[in-house]
Amino acid sequence: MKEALEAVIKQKVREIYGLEIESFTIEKPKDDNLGDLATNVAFLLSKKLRRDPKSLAQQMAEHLSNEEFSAEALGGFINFTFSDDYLKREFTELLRKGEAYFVEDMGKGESLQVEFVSANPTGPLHLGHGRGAVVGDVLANLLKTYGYKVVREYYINDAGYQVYLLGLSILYRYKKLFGEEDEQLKDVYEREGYKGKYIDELAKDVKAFYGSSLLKEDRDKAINLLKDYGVKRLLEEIKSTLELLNIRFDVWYSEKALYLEGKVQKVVDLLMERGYTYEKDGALWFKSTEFGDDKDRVLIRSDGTYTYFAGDIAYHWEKYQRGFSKVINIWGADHYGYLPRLKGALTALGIPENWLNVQLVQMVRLFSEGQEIRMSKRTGEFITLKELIEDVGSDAVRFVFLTKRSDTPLDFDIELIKRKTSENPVFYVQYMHARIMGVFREVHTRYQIDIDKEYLQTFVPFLKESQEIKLIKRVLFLKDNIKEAVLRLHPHIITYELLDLAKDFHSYYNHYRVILEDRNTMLSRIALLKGIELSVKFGLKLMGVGAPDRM
RNA sequence: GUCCCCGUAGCUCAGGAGGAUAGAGCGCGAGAUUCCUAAUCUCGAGGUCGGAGGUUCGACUCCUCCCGGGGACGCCA
Repeated sequence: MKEALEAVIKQKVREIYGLEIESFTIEKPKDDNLGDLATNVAFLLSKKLRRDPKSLAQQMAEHLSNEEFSAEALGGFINFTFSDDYLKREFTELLRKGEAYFVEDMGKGESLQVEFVSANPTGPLHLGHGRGAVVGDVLANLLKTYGYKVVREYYINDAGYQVYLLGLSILYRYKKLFGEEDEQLKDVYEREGYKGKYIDELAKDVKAFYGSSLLKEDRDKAINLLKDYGVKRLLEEIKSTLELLNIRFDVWYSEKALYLEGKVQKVVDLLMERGYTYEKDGALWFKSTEFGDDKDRVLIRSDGTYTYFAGDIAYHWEKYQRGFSKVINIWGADHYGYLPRLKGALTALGIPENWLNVQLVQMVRLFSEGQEIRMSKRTGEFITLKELIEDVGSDAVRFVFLTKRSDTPLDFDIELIKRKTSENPVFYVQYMHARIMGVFREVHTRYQIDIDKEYLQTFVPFLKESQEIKLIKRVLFLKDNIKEAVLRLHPHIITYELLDLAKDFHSYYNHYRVILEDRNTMLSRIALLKGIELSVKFGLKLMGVGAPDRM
């Protein structure tokens, strides 16, 4: 809706004032009564032309009205109101095209990667991972639907100290099962080891499989073996949890493989050749301060091993080689401080500044009956993502994770989300769909009318109540709003739109009956419901949330 | 200590490239069901947009300082 208007305004400015204007806004007026859209173009012109904005708005408004909308100047604003005929024509078009009405080829086949979750395979996923998973998945859905080629990728940190600690922790607990206290491992285990219940379970499985044979094994060998075993098992666990949310990845990329293929060494060499490294204290450093970081960062430790950072540079260099025109990383907000050094390294490698787009996802706090449930990684006491999904269901988890901007903290109240009332936003939206489907079923049993889009189109002109026109607008504007969600990478915009639509729908539903004696009115209302229904279904599909036929 | 983010109704938050009387949900108060799902709806009370300056025709939005909350500052990942 906005795009067409924008073009008309530009054209008129050109015709009347002989000026090119770019940066004016078109947005919803504060008050619905003022119109459907408004522009501030007159204010901007008044600066350029040194004329009073009011009279400019007045003058432009006279030239702007056409059969699709009327333009009216108020103060310096120009307000546009779409004609009912135009809205009904568009709505008919929506019924004709179905979901395709909302879709546009914004990406033109541009190739993108969304890398998300990428949690270390050293424990089960927790709530924060879940939020990143949902946000990443929906962004990928959105981009894919709007014409981008999208690869969903999970980077597996299966190399380095963290997974070494995993192997060590399993070994330590395994020995405990035989009543053996390994004094040499104890210290590290106490300080840095993983202590969740799942470690004990893994240790038990190891015992069942290997018996006591690992007790005599060389420590390093055993740790290595258990590390690989643990990583494999935990990745399975992670995959199955993501599966519960209906999230699947195209690529699972192994950090370890980067090392085995010599890619880390290669990229470090590259940085060295370009003069961005130096040696100090026996370690090799990257000059990240040259790129705005607070301090330089180690690539190769004094013991000769690579840092996580070195591997990550290699990974992103690899992504770049694969030809993605842009890469979107979904990160926990605690990684924020890591960004400057990575961006710095990519710049050093000659990768364009905006190639890497990082979306930060803030933490999730869990509540029950208004009481916060504290989570502690240290003691291993926390509610896992899997437990939460099993408790409240995938739809609820996904929806709630999308109710706020992802870069602000989110409170998740388990009890509230299980409640079947309007307090619960998931049900509020899903109930709209169920109600509409209920009407369709009823119409079918009473009159044997099939809800056929082609047939219904002809009844759109009979819609006349102001609430009906309002609903039509909501549905038509959904397209602009989803496009904005794509452009800004803000999936929560869709959530808010669906909630607003649900509010208007439930209100309408309570005031007007659909099934009536007057056939034309009835069929026009069914047409309206059909348009709403396919919009809701489309919105929920993008969110990965189900649209139930009955509740 | 340095850097970053946040501060909008009792609570949880939308909004923001400056624009017209600041929005929603929950909670609170009062009401609605002979009728397509009351898992709903209607009405009401509730705000110096953390504070003080500044820029501007115009500031919740931009700038500076202050106050309050959170986070990041490893040869961890």
